Amino acid sequence: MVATSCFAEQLTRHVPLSDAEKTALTKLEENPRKIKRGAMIQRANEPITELFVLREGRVMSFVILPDGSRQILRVYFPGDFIGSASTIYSRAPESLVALSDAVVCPFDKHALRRLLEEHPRVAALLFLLSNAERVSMTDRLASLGRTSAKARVAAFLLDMFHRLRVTDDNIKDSFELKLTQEEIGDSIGLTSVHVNRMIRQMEQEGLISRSNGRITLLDVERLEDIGHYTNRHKDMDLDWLPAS
Amino acid sequence: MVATSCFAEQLTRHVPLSDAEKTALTKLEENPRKIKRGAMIQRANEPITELFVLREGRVMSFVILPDGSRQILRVYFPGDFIGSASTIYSRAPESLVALSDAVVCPFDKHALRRLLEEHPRVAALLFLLSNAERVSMTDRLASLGRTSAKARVAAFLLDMFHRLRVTDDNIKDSFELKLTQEEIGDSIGLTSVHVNRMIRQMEQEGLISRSNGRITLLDVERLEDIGHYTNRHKDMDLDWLPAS
DNA sequence: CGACGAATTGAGCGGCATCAATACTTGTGG
DNA sequence: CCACAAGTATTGATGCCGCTCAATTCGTCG
Repeated sequence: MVATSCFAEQLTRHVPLSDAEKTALTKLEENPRKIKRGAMIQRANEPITELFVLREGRVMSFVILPDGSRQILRVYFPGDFIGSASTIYSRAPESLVALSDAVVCPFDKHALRRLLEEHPRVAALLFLLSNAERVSMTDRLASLGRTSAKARVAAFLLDMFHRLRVTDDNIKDSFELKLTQEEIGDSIGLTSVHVNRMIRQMEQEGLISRSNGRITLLDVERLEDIGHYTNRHKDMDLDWLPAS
Repeated sequence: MVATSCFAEQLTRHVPLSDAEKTALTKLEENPRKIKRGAMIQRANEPITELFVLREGRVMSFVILPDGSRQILRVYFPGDFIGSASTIYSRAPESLVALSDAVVCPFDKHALRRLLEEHPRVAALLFLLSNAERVSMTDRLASLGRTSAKARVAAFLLDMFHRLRVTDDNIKDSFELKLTQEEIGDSIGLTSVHVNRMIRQMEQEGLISRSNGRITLLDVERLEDIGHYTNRHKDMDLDWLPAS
């Protein structure tokens, strides 16, 4: 097999794709670009016409508020479709920075247009995945709006854990977070100091353990309880989609 | 003109539609259903296969956490497309309740499938609008995660204001919120008590004024500053979409 | 007029922020 | 391979924003 499309691979986890569709998706990834850890891929408020497929590494999207504080909006993993905001806005609503060395595949939004025109079923699928991301956002909204610091940390860890598991079957109960405590805090609306206290507390309570950057979830059930977490990946149902 | 489609009308604000497309969209609204204020349209965790177009009134989506607290996820206005989560999940991730007497047009997700198959351009458009809603969610995420109570109230009022203005040209500087202070609080992660204090304070500072349920924004510019609000409606750009 | 939900106001408290100091880790150049 | 620098983690002390509890007042609808 030649250069598989990372993105097609992601999509086929949900719905089988035709060869033509796979080929079209692979075309989006014709221009891989290596990105150094910490490098900015897109800067908020600057004009944009590009979208990305993330092939390797991790990327985050965030905004900086006028007082200098940062809200991390989402952490992206390989196979994710990044920067879909540029489909509607002429200026980037959010910044994109690589959390680790990464490989992204940029493509012009006109390439997306062609894809949508020629492969309506892919268009429908993108619509659905966009909805899934929206639901994921609402979960975080409820977490930030209505739960305690400890609950947010628990929910955040579980979210990362389950999202990583979707593409990586090796993960059993531990994973590399690759985020500083400050970054965790900026994701869930806390200071790094308080994130530290919460993590430390959860460690003492035997909920998690750490070594190097690796986090092990020792009691997923109790964590889900503390974080009011619901795993949405389970009851996805895309069978009603147009057949290929 | 016969029964215009509320939804088609909303879409044409962004991109011109062909007659065939309009007709197809109108079909989604063939079964209007009247809903009483406070009535539940969809209950979280129950099986769903229906989506809705909101034709009249206001509807909110929300979740209830195990401790009984509520997070309101979004307030919907006429012309909005509701319940798109049911395109991916077999069980509703969120509840839907009418905030006022309302008219919704339910349709089966298989009707949506047919629409997506037969009108790929509409599929693309739905994808884009879903992205817009996602961006709107990220704005609220930053608001909840990183701003003060006062800032959240300001941002919330501005958001309602600008969204209402999209469809109602009569609105100049005042509007009917039709939400209790408790509901505002549940939207932005505050208690009704504190929402009251903030509103009251903003009133004293001459930022807003109230009479009955009507809110008047006296100093939009300063409100935008306080709320760190950015009006996204301005720089939408959908011109690159497939031509009809 | 009575009743119930919503708004308003006060008192007191607690969770998380802020500020600050110290340890640890990692990468870099000599 | 060591030494330093810079970033990250950890811990303590203190303070404030927004929550909780509670008591009126206001508004609206039957």
